Order: sequence, then C-alpha cells, then structure tokens
Amino acid sequence: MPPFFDYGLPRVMNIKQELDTIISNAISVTAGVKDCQALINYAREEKFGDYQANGIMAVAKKTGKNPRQLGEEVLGNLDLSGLADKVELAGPGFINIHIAPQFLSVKLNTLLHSDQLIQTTSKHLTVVVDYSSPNLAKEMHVGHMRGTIIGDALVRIFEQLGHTVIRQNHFGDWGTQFGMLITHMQELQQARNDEAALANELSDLEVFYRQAKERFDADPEFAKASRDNVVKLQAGDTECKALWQEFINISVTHCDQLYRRLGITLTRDDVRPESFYNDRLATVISELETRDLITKSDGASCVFLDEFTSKDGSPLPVIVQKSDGGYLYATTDLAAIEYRNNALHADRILYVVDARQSLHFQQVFRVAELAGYKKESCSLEHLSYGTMMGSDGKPFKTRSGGTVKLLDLVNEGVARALDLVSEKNPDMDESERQAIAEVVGIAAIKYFELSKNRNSDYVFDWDNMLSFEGNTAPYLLYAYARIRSIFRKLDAPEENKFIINITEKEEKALALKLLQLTEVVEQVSLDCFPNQLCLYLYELAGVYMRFYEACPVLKADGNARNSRLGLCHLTAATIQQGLSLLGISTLEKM
RNA sequence: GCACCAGUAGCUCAGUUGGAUAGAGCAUCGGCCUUCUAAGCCGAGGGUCAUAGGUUCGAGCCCUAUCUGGUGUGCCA
Repeated sequence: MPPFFDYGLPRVMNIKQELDTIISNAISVTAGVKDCQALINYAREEKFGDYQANGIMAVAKKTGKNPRQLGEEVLGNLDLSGLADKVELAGPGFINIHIAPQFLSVKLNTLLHSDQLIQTTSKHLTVVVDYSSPNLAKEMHVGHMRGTIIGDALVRIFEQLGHTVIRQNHFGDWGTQFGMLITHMQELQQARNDEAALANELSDLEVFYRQAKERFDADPEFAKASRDNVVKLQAGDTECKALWQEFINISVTHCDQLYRRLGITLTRDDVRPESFYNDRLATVISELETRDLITKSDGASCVFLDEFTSKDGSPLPVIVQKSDGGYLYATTDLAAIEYRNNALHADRILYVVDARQSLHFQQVFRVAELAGYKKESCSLEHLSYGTMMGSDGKPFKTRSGGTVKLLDLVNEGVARALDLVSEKNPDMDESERQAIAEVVGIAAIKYFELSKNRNSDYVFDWDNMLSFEGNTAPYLLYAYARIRSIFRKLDAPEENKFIINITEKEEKALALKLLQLTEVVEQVSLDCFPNQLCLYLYELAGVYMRFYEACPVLKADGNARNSRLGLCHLTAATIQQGLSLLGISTLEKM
C-alpha cells in the first residue's frame, strides 16, 4: 500500500476531479447517503463517452435500490451543462459522460496561455531520494542503470510539482571490499614500489577489483588482512585513508562522466557515501543499547525482531556490529535515517534500490522506528525494482560470464541509433547524424527502463533494449520532430497567437489527452511508477499521430489552421515536458 | 523451512480505486506516400489472464490453497 499524502487541492482542478466532485455530490444527495464516491474513470470505448462514473452500483447495493433506477434519479439531480454535452445511463448503472468540445477548447486555451503545463502542489514536502548508489571500486555496469534512471526521473517529477528534493547518492565506499582493495594495493606497493605502474593499475578499476577479489577468495590470510584494514579504515588510520581516497577520486570521476552523458542530475554535491556516517556509527550502537534493543550473539551486536525468522525458525538478527568491531551496512543505513530525519527534515525518504534488498530495508525501517530515528510523519519507502534477466530467463550475464559495462551499453545504443539515422537520412551530414544518434540512443535506453513496471523482473536483450518501435523513446521523439517540422514551415509571427476550437473527433481525443498531464504526474509522485508517465506519453503521441493523419494543419484554412497549430504547439510542449521529467531530451529533427 | 516479487497472445510487455466485449509493440498477412517527416497510419489473424476454489451486482486485479520461475534468509553491500 502506498502511503497517503495530502497534497491539497490543485489550484485548477482537472476534469476527473471536477466530475468526481459534482457527481459524487449528486449521488449523495439523491441516495441520502454521505460521502458517496462517483468513481470516475476514463471510458474505455468511444461509445461509452469520454469519462464514466462507476459508483452507482455500489451505492445502490448499499441502499438496497435498483441501480438503474438510482442512476435515473441521479441524472435528474445532475447538472453538467457547459461541461458535458451528453450524459447517459448505460449497462447495469454506469453514467457515461461525453465532454463538450467547447469546454475542452476553453480549458486548452487557458493552458495555452499559462506559463506552465503542470500545476504545482499546494502542499510542499521534503523528499529525500536515495538512488544510483554505485560501488566506488567498480565501474558502473548495467545493474546500476535501472535505479539511477528511475530515481532521476522521480526527483525531476517531485521538483516539478514543487517539492523540495534532496538527492542522496549513497556510494558504497566503506565495506569489506575496500579493505580488500587496500590490501591488494599495499601488496603491490611492497612488491614493486613503482608509483607510475600503480597509477596505471588503478586506471582500470574493474581489473584491479577482480584481482583483489581473486586474492580475497583464494587466500585466507589476505582475507583476514582485508578485514583488519576495514576496521583500521573505520578507525581513521592515515595510510588506509589515503589509499581509500584515491579509489574514491577515480570512481567519482568515472561516475560523473557517465551521469553527464546520460543526463542524470546527480552531482558531486549529492554524494553522501557510507563513510559520511562513519563517526555516527558508534553513537547508533550506544543509542540502540540505551533502548535495550541490542543482544550479543556469537560476539556480534544484534537487534532481534520477532517478525523475521531464519532458516531454522529461530529469530533473525539484524547485525549492527560484527564480532571484530566492524560496522555493517545496516548500521550505516540507520545512521542515514537519523540524519535524514533530524538534519534534512525529510517527510518522505525513498530508496530506489534493487528488490533483492527488500528484507534488509524492512529490517532497517523497523529498527529505525524502535530506535526513534524516524519521525511519526516521515515515510520510509523502499521503491524496489526487479532483477535483470538474460534472454534465457536466468539472471543476466554476458556470453563470457561477466557484467556489461554501462559505458559499453551506451556506446552500443548510440551506434545502433546512428545506423538507423543514417538509413533514414542518407543525405544528412555526419556531425548532425551523430548528434541525433547520441540523443536517440540514450533516450531509447533510458525509456526502456522507465517504461516497464519497476516491480517486474525484466529481460535484457539488445534488440528489445534498442528497438525503435512501439512504446519507445524514438516513437515519441519522432512525434515531436514531426510537429516541430510543421512550425519550421511557418514564417508569419502572427501564428503565435492561437485560439483552439475543437471540432473533429481526432481533435477532441487529442484535447482530452492533453488535459491529463498533471493528474498523471501527480499519480506518479504518489506511487512512484514512472511507467505510468511513459504510457501516458505513448498514448498522447498515438492520439497525435492519428490527428496528424486525419487533420491537415497547414492546408486547413483560417481558424481551423490556427486552432490546429495551437493543438500541435501544446502537444509538442507536453511531449517535451513529459520527456524532460523522464530525463530525456527532444530533437527538432530526426 | 520461512518471507518477498512475479506468472496475461508465438516473443517482449501494459492493464489506474474491482467496472461493460482483455490492450500495445514485435513477428505473420493485407492496405495507405504527386498532399504538414512512412522511425508513421489503417485493417486481419492470434487469449482457459498458471491451476482450483471463494468473496462480489461485477474479478486479470481482492481472499485461500496448489503449481512454476526469480530473489532473499547471522558477521558482504
């Protein structure tokens, strides 16, 4: 269940809300029952109108009335003049509403002359979004992609609605693996004592990491030294810290380059690594002890929660301090929750993290509550997302068994886009094709991640990922470019003043869709499923394409031409705004 | 063992608060460029919504059980 947030009423109500208010009231008055719900939804078929109210049946059931009869009575008490040009009762008791074209025209003209397409909310929240969180020692790979892209879309959406967003890039820079890297580095230093060679080793962190991992797995002494180094690092040992800082600098630089290329809004200032919480960890333990939550078990400090059991049925601990004194990621996350509540004053803390960590977050959230680190009003939400699978349905690996580097994936996407651009526009010059391919390739990759329900596991497949048809970014970019092409053909500045007047059914369908942006974006801000925004944009583009086929714009005359230009303008603006919220750029030509 | 997520067309996926005859794209077949960009539009075929019960005026959606897949489950993050 997504938590409920009172965002307050938007300054301008959308059509759905307007209908809901009016019809709910009519039902309540008619049935003599308080707080009836009209249950307004989009009609699924043209013959059912544009919106439908589904609430009659439930109220009829409750009051023991015949639903058809109640429906007739409600219609008698319902005044939708100006808003609808036809309201009828259908089926077992649906109210079908046909919105008046004139009403849509007025709404669109208002929108056309307002400075923003999306209404900001009246209730502003402070939202902390923890996302991306790569591992400092490793190059970013496809596994980091989904969370980074979804998280970035969410922060853009919250900001657009007027919330205060605090990005937190919770870099993994403080665990056992760092001990491992430091130990490996120390060994190399002793063996070679050659600064240049070492710098070279570090230029490919991926290789360096793999070597360290091999040593760690193969040699118990190396493993022990690594664990000792973690404790030393956490205790502030100078040598360890200096080496560790080197890893950090290289990794942050690498991530930053990818963020810039992908249009991710994270900056160095948003990096709040695990190490940031280091000097708070001891306090966390002592505060848990004060609250009598800690139990020592096999030398480790644990919090036992009744609701979780381990394999043998015994209570499952949350280990907050290892028997060797080292702290764990649960400890860091607890410190982070305390910080985000008390220093950042978060109303919502969102973790865009792989579904595999859901147990971890359930445990940490519960302990945070018991420890008093979470304000009552603060909502902790793990926005989990599914695992990437191979085309064989098994967890994803490359043919050689490794992970796909994010940089390689991006390059491949852009290369494929370039082939397609070149095929479609053989006469375009090289640099322009390159520029278009960069946008299209990256947009395709980002949109692929965003357009799927984040809960599902998904199949990684180059062809699917880089497909340029259907519900994909290129389809939307193409719709946008088509519109922009129309405007390039205009020369007269008087075309800037549009007055929309809806007459054709394709125009009406487009109008209805255009007026739904704010409600979709608000919905996404509540339950954090950006695929709903993707779906909306895809449908909008589809509705536009049909309008484009059926209603000539430039060839129409007088008022119709001007009105259709207005519709085109709003459609382009809406697509651009929507894609921008997803972190995707548009193109004037493609 | 327990917990979480999932199972919808040949493939990849949507499906809103339970609402009317189940929705796209790909693939297959057939139409539409002398007319604003054919990366497009229109049409056809393709479904036991894993299975069995239940709740409901109404279930892909809620409940129970079962099957299948994925993930997690004490000193990694």
